[in-house]
Amino acid sequence: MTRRDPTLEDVAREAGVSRATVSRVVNGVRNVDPGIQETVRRAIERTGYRPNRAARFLVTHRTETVALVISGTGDAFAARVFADPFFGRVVSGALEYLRAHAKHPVILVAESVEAREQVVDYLSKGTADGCLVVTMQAGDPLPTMLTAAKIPTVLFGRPEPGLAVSHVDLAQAEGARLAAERLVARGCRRVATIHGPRALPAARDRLTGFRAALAAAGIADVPAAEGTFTVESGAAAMRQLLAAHPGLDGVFAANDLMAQGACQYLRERGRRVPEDVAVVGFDDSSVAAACHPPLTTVRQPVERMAAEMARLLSEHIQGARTEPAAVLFEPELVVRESA
Amino acid sequence: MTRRDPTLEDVAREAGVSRATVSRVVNGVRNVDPGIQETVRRAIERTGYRPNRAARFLVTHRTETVALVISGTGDAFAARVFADPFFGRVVSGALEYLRAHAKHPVILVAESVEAREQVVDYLSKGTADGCLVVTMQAGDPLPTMLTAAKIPTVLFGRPEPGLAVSHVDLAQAEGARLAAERLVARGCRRVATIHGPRALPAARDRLTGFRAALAAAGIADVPAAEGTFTVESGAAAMRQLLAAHPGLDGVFAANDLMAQGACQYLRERGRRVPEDVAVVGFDDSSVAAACHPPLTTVRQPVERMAAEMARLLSEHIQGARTEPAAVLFEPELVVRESA
DNA sequence: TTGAAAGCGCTAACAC
DNA sequence: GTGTTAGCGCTTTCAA
Repeated sequence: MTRRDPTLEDVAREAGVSRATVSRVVNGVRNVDPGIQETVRRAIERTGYRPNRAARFLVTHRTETVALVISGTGDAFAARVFADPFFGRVVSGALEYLRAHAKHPVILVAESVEAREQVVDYLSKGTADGCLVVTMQAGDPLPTMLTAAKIPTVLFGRPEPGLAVSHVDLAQAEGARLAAERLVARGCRRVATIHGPRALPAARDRLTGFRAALAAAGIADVPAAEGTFTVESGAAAMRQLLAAHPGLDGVFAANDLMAQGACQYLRERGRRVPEDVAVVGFDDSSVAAACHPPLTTVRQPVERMAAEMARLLSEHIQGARTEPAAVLFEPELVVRESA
Repeated sequence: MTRRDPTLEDVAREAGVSRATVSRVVNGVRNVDPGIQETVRRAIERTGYRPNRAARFLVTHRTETVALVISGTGDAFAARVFADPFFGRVVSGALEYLRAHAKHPVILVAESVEAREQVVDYLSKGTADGCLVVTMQAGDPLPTMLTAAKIPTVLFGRPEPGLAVSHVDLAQAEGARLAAERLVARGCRRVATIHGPRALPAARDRLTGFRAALAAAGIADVPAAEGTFTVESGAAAMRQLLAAHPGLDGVFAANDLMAQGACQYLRERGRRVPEDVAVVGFDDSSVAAACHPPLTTVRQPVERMAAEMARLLSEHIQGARTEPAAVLFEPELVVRESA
């Protein structure tokens, strides 16, 4: 019943040539007579031959596959990832680049400690040539594990201090400055911020960058509340902030989802956005435009960043680059209605 | 510099036994002296050996990997997928089952026609033992391509007529009936619905099921508008509906995202939910509870359904099941505030 | 330009 | 209970 899949051998027999010749045609090596090339191509067609990836890997040590690893832990991590449009942009950007460069993209989710081990194990031997990783967890050990296993890796966001690995990042402080200046320009003077988990470098940078920019504008005291990058946590942080500082007239949230939560809560409490309280988000993810009111936000060119990760990884895989590289992107203020 | 990875041979030499013995230990085959077993285990430890997946596949034709394919097309498909919590639940459910059964889960995105080809190609030869597919596109050719390529496949949702492939599904009409009855019980008499793309079986079933249930309650005329399962499309459909039927007092949206959009639009137009217009969603995805007001919705046990898909697939892979199977799940009404 | 043959790392008969 | 050996399907010298 399960007729064996056709192999190179079968195609060779069918075409009346040797395995080696068929292999050359399949891999587009020159030095093959155009006539024979045609014959072989037809034989491939007729037999429905497809190269066996495993057999090929065994000799080339190449899979032409790149893994995109999404790492983090906590309750319903997978579910949370799929509720954050940010990841969609990362995936889009990486996918587009990889497809255009004939690499197979696969997405791996490392949602627990064991899952992380499994992912490393999986990647260690013949599954992908390298991986792109984006982690949502502070102090995530995955990048270290990956480099220890000598798996070519590129990170979204800078690594923990002490770990040398290629990555792309956004000029976070610069983005926070853009937000601060917008708020100040609008006339806000009683400004607060909803920041992400302090252990995350990006979150920390946005917080300190925001405060620094405000200090430069003469606003020294900036209340802050921590969220977890979800809509609910944004609303909760807004509640805290508003309770402690009812006179607030401006808020900077470290991502759009939290900004959305903040807007929701503000409106519930009868505050108009932006008339009473101006709100600036971060990312310019798909929710930003769909939000009520549409969010003024700091745009992060996520798709381009993801594509750059893939490009960097390709260089590492090809051996064209041996030293870790860091590529920094510039943020941009997108003005809509919330501030 | 790149010292060759240790192989079975290396471990064997280190342990002073044959390759076969090491292989037995690695694969947990009985008939190995406990003492030797220990020796080998230590040798593995010392050498840092990890089985080469490709080499193993070449002889066993097993990868212990299962692919979860998310298929669909259209603008920014990847981005849309990652904005719909529904997929997060599918992924969660599948991941949990697969991890528990020592299968490696990988996610593949088939976001375009070529991507679909690539995915089939990728799966055809030595990447995964089978795949779970969830498609958001009417008439998606992927399931047919997959079965034609003899790749063990299980679908989320019933296949196109004429295609025999294992799948899990929800009793859609039953779910729609639950929604209809809730609306009627609340006293709604001028009821409309926002349905999904008609070409999708699930969307069709919800629409006809809803109308049938309403007809049974004496409501024969049910205006309908089509959406695409996104928040924006839900708002747009609501606008149409409200323009044509200002007296509406109840709406059933075929998923929570569209229900959310509908609520947003209704509130913009000054309609209170549920006092003026009651709204029922579908899925009970994470947005349902976070919505304003929290959504009354028809719960689909997505995680359990995804786990069942994985179980079914395992049976197919093991050869324990040769005929396609269909497993039907029952929906459940979750009452919150919107209706 | 083409073919023969070695070998990638592993499992599974089969023999001992 | 353990070792020997024959491939799995492919690429890649090396000769011709």
